[in-house]
Amino acid sequence: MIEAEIYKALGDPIRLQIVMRLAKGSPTTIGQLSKNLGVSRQGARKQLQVLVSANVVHLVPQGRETQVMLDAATLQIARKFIAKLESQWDQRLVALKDFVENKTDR
Amino acid sequence: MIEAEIYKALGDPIRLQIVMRLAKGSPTTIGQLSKNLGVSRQGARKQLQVLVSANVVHLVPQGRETQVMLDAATLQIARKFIAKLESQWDQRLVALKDFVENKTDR
DNA sequence: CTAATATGCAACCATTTGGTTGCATTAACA
DNA sequence: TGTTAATGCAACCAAATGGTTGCATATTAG
Repeated sequence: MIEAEIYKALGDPIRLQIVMRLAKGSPTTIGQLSKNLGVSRQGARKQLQVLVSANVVHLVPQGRETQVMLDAATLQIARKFIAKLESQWDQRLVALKDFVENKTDR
Repeated sequence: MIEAEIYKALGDPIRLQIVMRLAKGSPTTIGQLSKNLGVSRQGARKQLQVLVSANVVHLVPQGRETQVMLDAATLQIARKFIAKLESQWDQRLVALKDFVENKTDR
């Protein structure tokens, strides 16, 4: 289950904040991203590393600084997995509903 | 960010396994769900509690046993949030592409 | 060249997490 | 009624996590 690691990476306020900032646009370097998160630069960097390890983002070093990029493919995996869960569950509820209705019909 | 707690709850192999089983149908009581997860009944129960706290599932006691139900609304929140991130990021890439193209045109 | 900037890396610490065992309780069945 | 089955709850433990500080390194700007 690769998905578990993705959700785990997203499952922290600071990390989710980082991902939201990236999606929105604003800053793209590690240093810029690390600001105003309520933790030190090194603290933020550790959180960023969790996102890197889960392939939610990847790093592109450019000279002195490094750009941080969202990985759209990983987000897609995460979203589609939940969508699948939802559709399976929906079908279950439909089946249950049918069962109850048929039962009361007799 | 309510979403962070949801992702955190989904971000563990055992908990994700539980959610998958629920979506698929099979067992719906705590006892049944706790089987074949590789941990003790109490261990599984603790994981289940994490899902309950994040509103991913909820519990419906029925006499001696307790039914476990997925919360479709919570799954929807999780999925839509990722979808939003994706669309924002897509727009960013489009903007970046335009910028580069315009630049090279001159 | 020198100074400032952006980053990496390691050691360390408190808290949270994931798991266990043991025991209590409540409901169903014979 | 007495036993079994389903569950709850608490104490305990090792490992992972989230954060810090301190220092090293490499690139850019004056």
